[in-house]
Amino acid sequence: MERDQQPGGRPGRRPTLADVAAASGVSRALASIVMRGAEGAGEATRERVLETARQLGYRPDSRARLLRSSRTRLLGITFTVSEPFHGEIVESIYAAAEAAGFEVLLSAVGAQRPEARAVETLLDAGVEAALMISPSSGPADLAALARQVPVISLLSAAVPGIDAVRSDDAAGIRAAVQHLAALGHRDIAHVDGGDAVASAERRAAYEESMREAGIGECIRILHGGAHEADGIAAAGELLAGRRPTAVVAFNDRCALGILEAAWRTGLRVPDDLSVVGYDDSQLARLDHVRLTSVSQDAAGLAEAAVACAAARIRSEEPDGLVLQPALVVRSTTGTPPD
Amino acid sequence: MERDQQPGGRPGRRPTLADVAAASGVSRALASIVMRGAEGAGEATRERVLETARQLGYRPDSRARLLRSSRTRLLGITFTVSEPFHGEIVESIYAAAEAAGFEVLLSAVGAQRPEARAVETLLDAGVEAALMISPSSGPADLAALARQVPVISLLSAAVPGIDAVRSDDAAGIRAAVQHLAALGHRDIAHVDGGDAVASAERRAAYEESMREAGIGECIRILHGGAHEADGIAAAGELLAGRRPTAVVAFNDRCALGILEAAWRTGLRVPDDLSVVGYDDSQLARLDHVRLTSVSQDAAGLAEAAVACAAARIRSEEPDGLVLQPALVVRSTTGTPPD
DNA sequence: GTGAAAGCGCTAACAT
DNA sequence: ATGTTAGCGCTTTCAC
Repeated sequence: MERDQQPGGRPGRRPTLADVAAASGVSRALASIVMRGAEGAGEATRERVLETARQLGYRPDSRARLLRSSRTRLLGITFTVSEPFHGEIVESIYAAAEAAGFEVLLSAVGAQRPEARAVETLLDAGVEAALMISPSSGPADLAALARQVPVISLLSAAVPGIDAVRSDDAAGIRAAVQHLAALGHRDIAHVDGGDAVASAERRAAYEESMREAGIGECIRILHGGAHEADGIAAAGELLAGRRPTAVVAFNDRCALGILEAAWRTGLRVPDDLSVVGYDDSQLARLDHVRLTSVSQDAAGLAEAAVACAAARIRSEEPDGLVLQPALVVRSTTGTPPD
Repeated sequence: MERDQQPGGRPGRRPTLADVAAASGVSRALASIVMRGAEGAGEATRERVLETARQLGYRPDSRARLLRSSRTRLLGITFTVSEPFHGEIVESIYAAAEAAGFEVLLSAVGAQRPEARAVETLLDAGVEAALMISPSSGPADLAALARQVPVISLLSAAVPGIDAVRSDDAAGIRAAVQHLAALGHRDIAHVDGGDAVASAERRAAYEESMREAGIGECIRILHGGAHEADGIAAAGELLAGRRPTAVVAFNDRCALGILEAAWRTGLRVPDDLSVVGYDDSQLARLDHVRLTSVSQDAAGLAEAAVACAAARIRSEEPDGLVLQPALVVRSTTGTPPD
């Protein structure tokens, strides 16, 4: 299979569109039409060109394509490389973008690499929109950015002028409480997120859904936080004295802390205590954890974000920016003791 | 700060090098020289051009630059988005690449997106080398790829014709055993990785370092695996009957399974049992785990990989492809009981 | 249906 | 030290 040197081709170089055109006896323009599947080429020609392209091992040069075409069909993503959930969304964005006819350009944010830099890279590469997962830039910076290109933020609260795709936190908490109530729980406590951003909203949703379930008098909120240690600390107070039969935690890491504390205390989960997390992270799915958790639906968020970007690029108004989370029931919830 | 319309500039468009050149009264070529810091421009001119560029908000268009220059100074990375350790390496690669004067292009591999596709994207974008983190492609595919561009694999065993940057597994295991032996442990068991790739090498290293430490008669190997469940299963056997005082696990997830089992059994770690993991993953660093683990030194691997790529691009032979891992001592190891 | 010509924004020889 | 001249590989009118 020696084909490093096609007839007329220059040695050692990647074949170009011109090579394909020459080899199949058409003009570059026509070859271009065929390669990108545009209309304006006869069936016979199309087949012939495609066949030579294949034989030559031709692949379009994305740099040249991007440079020339006004529509780059390129979607830029900023994400934090150390956030597992960002990874899930990124993966789903690839699928959604492909379906919508877009290419994806990734730009990681990290300790070494501020978000501003990550975004600049995307802009310089000619993306038509920037999807920013949990953007850390301030509203002013985002607004400035949004003047250059449509910006869609994921997982963050709305900022004026920026489309925000996120999931309905209140609905997620409600689903958790309703699930527990349906199992027969009445003593359902909430370990909140402390100072974390979404904490207040989730706390309010907990109170409201407890009342909706007719067990408003059982409301019990403990100060928690976003990490395992917070869950462990809260569990100390929670498991001493009158113990609830179920806990809704601020997030999975907090829930994991509660689980750890419960296990060490000798409590059986879910027989003695049911625990629900939030995020449906990798942690929740670990074989030995199998935590019931509220899933933010990475695929749904990704699709909505891509659809939103596509709409903005077409200068249309997007919609469907708020996704409904779903409760994923695993092994940490069951009927209450007795 | 209205500067959407600079004099002579076209409305709503990003300023180009031509705009900068015109506005500062020099030729495009000279402006180009200044912008990329090449030599051949007077100090005064340089300042003036730079100043107008700043005023205009000019940023070079990377597509055009990439297209034109033979040296794209672009490094392509394939990584798996769901692997936390890959993320760490990616972050370090950014830093290393910048120091070496390279840009980084990320291409994610996932369930939706096979590695072959991820690599093609990189090639089409004109990368000068491909760094593949834990490549999943077969030797034949890798070899074919390596004929087009230098390929450096990270974290994987060497393949003929491909440079492999990895860490010295045997040394890592040895460090773990020596650490435990130094603490006074003699009964050090090993829960291996089952069928996992690196399992055999680590198992052999365990045996050898046990003998080196003069406790060859205490060698005890249990069948494990790469996941929590494997650790839990192995722990069942391990903790019944004559219990070792310490365990070296195949990796962090396996170690976590052992920890869980120990906690549930009521054992105190490290008072009753010391546990060492491998990978120094996020899991190991969780507040409530604080697992002593062998760190693969993401930064070192990243630097070595970038240096290797740079060498290959210059048609030189790389070296320093095998990194020494380091033991990170946390809270799961201590002196043996009694 | 097909081809000729004109660039996209930039860099790199080659003049001056 | 500065400017001129060609393109990189591709897409996109616009003729035929």
